[in-house]
Amino acid sequence: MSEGAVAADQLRLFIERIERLEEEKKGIADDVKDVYAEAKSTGFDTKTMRAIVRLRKLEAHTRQEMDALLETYRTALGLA
Amino acid sequence: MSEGAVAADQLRLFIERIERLEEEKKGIADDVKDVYAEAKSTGFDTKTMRAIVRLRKLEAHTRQEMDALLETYRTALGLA
Amino acid sequence: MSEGAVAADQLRLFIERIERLEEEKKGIADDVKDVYAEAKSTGFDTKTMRAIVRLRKLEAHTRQEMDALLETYRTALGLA
Amino acid sequence: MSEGAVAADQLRLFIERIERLEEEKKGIADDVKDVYAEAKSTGFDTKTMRAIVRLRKLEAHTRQEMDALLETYRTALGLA
DNA sequence: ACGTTTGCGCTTTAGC
DNA sequence: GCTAAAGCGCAAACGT
Repeated sequence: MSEGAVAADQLRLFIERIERLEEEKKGIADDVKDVYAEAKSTGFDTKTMRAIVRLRKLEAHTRQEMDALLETYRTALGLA
Repeated sequence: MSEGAVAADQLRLFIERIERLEEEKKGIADDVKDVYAEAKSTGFDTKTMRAIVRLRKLEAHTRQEMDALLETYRTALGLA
Repeated sequence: MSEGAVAADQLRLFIERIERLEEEKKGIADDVKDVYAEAKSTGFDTKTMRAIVRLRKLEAHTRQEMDALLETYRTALGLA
Repeated sequence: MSEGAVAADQLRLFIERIERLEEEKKGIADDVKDVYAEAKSTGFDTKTMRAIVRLRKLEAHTRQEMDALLETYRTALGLA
């Protein structure tokens, strides 16, 4: 088998792995949709729920930044 | 326990399910990144790879859309 | 006139240009709506029409993407 | 010419009108992009600009609702 | 490392 | 009122 063919096979495998992962990702996204739908049918307002999720993600992000900042301080001060 | 508290518990559970799924989704997205990185380190051009993935996805969508249109025609023409 | 005031004026002009364009865009969108309505009143099925428009757009994109991929290949292979 | 052919021609004309309008719409959207780009190169922060445009649109909407409310009052009170 | 550009996800809106 | 599609904003990825 030529080197080009080997490379082509490798490429194909990489592409297939990516496409497989993208499908999984879409599956998860659909699951999220389903949960929102279930919550809605239970009487919850999805718009509000999405706002909550967004806010909590933001807070988590803020928390991470605070931790990173503290870590920077520790390093700068030689506190391990 | 009051009804309000029950609703709050339900809401919390829904939110937690969603956040768990979102994390999984992010994990998959990171895996995709890793595959691209691995392919790049093997000598492949990621820009080309992304173009291939994009084209294949587009082709799949076009195919699906054609099928959907044919189905619409069938319905519109009363052909089953 | 202060520099701040000048900047404020510039900003206002940019904002107004954008808002004017956004209005035009909305006008066009309304025109599209009108055409669909006219077609519907002539007896055409708008669902089918929208499917056709969507498919044609998708095909155009696929075509463009194929060209772009070929160009990427050329560049990657140093074929000018 | 058969009736079917006439209908097909009409349909084609409708589709073409729609596609023409969609192109115009895209052109306007590109113009908006250009204005933001120009503003950015002048030193303005586009994210802030977009926030301003969004806010003004919201305010315009609120204003319209207020006017509508006043009109409702006028009518209800027989004040022409 | 920064700035630009493109892709992706979310929000909102329109149609049924 | 609900579902689906289009438009918008953001963020990651590429090139400089």
